[in-house]
This record gives sequence, C-alpha cells and structure tokens, in this order.
Amino acid sequence: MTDSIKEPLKDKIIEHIYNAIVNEEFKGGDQIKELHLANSLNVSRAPIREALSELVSLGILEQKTRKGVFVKEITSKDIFDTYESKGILEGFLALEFILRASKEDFKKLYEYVDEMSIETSDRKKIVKIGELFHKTTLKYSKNRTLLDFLEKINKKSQILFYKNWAKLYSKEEVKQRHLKIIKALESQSKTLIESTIREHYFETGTKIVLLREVK
Amino acid sequence: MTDSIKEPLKDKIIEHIYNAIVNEEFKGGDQIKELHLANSLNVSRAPIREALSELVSLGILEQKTRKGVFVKEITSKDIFDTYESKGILEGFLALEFILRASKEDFKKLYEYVDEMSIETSDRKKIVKIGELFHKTTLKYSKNRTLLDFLEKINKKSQILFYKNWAKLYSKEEVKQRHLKIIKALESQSKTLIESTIREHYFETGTKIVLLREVK
DNA sequence: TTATAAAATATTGTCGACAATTTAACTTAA
DNA sequence: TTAAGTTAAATTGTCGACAATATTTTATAA
Repeated sequence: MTDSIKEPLKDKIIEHIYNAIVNEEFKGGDQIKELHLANSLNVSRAPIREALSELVSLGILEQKTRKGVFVKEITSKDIFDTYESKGILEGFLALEFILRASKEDFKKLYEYVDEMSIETSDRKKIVKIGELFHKTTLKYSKNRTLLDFLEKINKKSQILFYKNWAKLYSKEEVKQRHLKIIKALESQSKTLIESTIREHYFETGTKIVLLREVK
Repeated sequence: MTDSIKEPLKDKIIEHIYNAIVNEEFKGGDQIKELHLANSLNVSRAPIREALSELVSLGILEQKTRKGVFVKEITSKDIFDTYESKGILEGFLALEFILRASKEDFKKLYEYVDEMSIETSDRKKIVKIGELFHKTTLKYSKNRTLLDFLEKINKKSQILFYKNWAKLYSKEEVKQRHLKIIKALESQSKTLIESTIREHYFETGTKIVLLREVK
C-alpha cells in the first residue's frame, strides 16, 4: 500500500478492502481476519478494526460478535431492493428540481443525454455521465438525511454491482431511458416524476437480477 | 456502569452515551473525549472508540479527523428533514400492507387507535402504541435496505427529539391522525396512502420546529 | 472407523503505552 | 495591553501484548 502523510490509515485500508472486493479477492461469505490484513498491510489491528466497522455500517461487511467480520452475501433480493430504494429516494429528491431548475439546468441534462449516445463513448464514460445526469437532477435537493443515505447506497452498489453495469443497455436505450426522465421533469407533474424515476431504477434492478439468475 | 458478562463493552458504552445525551449531560457541540469517558467508565479507550464510531455512523455524533468526536448540533432543518424522511420511507413501505393485510391486521390497527384515546393512557404509553401502529403497517414490507434505514432514523429521532413528543397533540388529535392513515390504507389507493403518511409526518416535523422556534 | 472429549491453535476483545497532532498556556516583542 | 511566536499539555492515532472466546486438531473410546 502506498503511504502518503496526513490521510488516516483507516481510509487507505477501506480503499484496499474496496478493491479486494471488486477484484473478488474477497468473496461473499469470506471472513476478513484482522491480523492477516494487518500483517499484509504492515499496520496494527487498530486501524484495520476501524476500517472494518465503517464498512459494516455501510452494509458491505457483516459483523458477528466474537466470530468476526464477513463479506456480505449478495442475494438477488438485495440487488432488487437497492435499486428500488434508489428509485424511491431519487424520485422524491428530484421534486425540488422542478421548483428551482433553470433553463440551463435542462440544457445540461439534454447535453448529458447526447453524450451518452455518441459513438466514441465507452461504457465507463457512459456510467460517468449517468452519474452526472442524476446528480444534476438532485442539485436543488436539501434533505441531508435522504441525500446521505442515497450516497451510501450509491457507494455500496458501485462496489458490489459494478461488474453488472457492463452490457445492460445499448447506447440508444440509455439515451431513451434518460430522455424519459427529462420529459417527466418538464411535465412538472410530481406524480409523473416520481413514478418515472422509480420505474427507471426498478427496470435496472429487475434486469440485473434476471442476468444473474441466467448465469 | 453495571457489568454483566457476555455483552461487549461497546454496547454498554453506547447505551451510556445515549442516556447522557438524552439527559443533556452531553449537549450539541460538546466534544466527547475518549480518555475522560474511559476513565469515568473504568475501561480502556478501545471499546470507547468503537462505541463512538458506531454513533457517528448513526449520525448522532460527528467526527472531525484528529480533532475529536462531537455531539451533533441539531438544527430545525435536521428535525424537519428527519420527519420528512420518515414520511417518504414509511409511505412507500406501507404499500405492501394493502397487498397482504388481513382483516385481523386492520382490526389491530383500529384497536391501537382506540387505546390511544382512552382516558388512562399516559403520554409514554401513547408513544408506545404509536410505534406498534406504525410497525403494523410495515409488517409486510420486505425491502431490507429501506427498513434498516428507517430503523436508524427512528433510533436517532427517539434519542434526539424525545423531549418534544410530550404535548404535540391531544389524545383526540392523535386518534384522528391515525384514523386517517387507516382510511387511506382501506382505500387501497397507493397515491392516497403515500401522501397521507407523508403528510402525517410532515405535520409533526413542522410542529416540532415551530415549537422550537417559539422557545 | 466413527464419535466424543481434550488439547492446541487461531481469532476477536480489551488493555496500557507511545507517536503525531492539536489545543492551551506562557513568553516575549511591539 | 495586544499579537505573535514558543513551549507545555491534552487529545487522537497507532502499536504490540494479553485475555476471552471460538475453531481446529489431536487423542481416546466405543
């Protein structure tokens, strides 16, 4: 692990565990043993424990008292629930957008949608633009409680479901899906906005689950 | 602190801090110093740190790197947001109820409402019954992500806003407010259910904030 | 051989100490 | 007296060791 000054060890350890999970060095059900990690990273158990408990609170790991910390098994239900939750939260939070959005905000949304579908965009870039799109729809939201929670969910799903994002939708589909959200926002109808955004994520959750079941 | 075997120290410490906050021995903005707590509870800093970081993740305390852990200042906005969030979550989660609820479930809801308004019930009991009421409306909800989050919010608001619950509503008002929710559930209309439950909490949040501003 | 009990090992929980950093107290200069 | 700089104290971050518990291995008996 590279060490720079100032940043607490805990945070670097968290990063390390993230990567280990993404790279499937740690798999669902695996126990993460403090001393092993400590030795392999050349640190003591103290910052390891801090990192672990933070990841437990994020819902990525699971603590069993006096047994240890384990990588959570991800069920299809978990995935579905996660996307459903994103839909509920973003659907509501985006309502602030219609109260405050400027012409420029909408213009930006259309720009993002265009970028999603241009030939040269690779998957990774499209994901990135998607994030910007959704962040824009939330830019006027002020409910810290819900925003923080949404952030946690996003972090978690980024880590756990990253692999699935690969070929869920074609470029054209991505474009259409997001255009639909813009149309809903333009309609100014609260119920339409909420249901559209919910549907947006519901569809993705369902798709990922299906993909998994097949495999 | 009373010590019994088996339970990790961390949990007892958390309990202790809860109480200290409720009893206003710790006030918003106060720094909680590890060594002080450790000494006064006759334990080492290790379990103290674990307890603190858990309360940080609950959102009750706030960590500033290398500065310390502080009791969060609660603003009116926080209170409002918390109740708004409860409304959003419960409003959605309760939708499962109408798909699966039996006659007995509804009967139970009516019973709770009755208990709320009988002469002998004191404030504390009414709060307790209120919890049972809401728990019942969620009994068929299965989205772990949202349920866990709601639980966190409830825990937090119990600790932080407990004092406010005293005289927000008269017994009759409490009854009417919950009857309204039952009626919404009976209507089977999803939009009505969600908006009613949202309104239910929105009203409470607004009231608490008003009460605060006056004082 | 298999099942059970005992011993040995591994792992988490807790502790006290030191290091790094921040905060408070003190000094000195204007 | 006040402001800035310096020193001392307090506080968090990290460490290695021991205690308590859980797991694995070994030994024993049927």
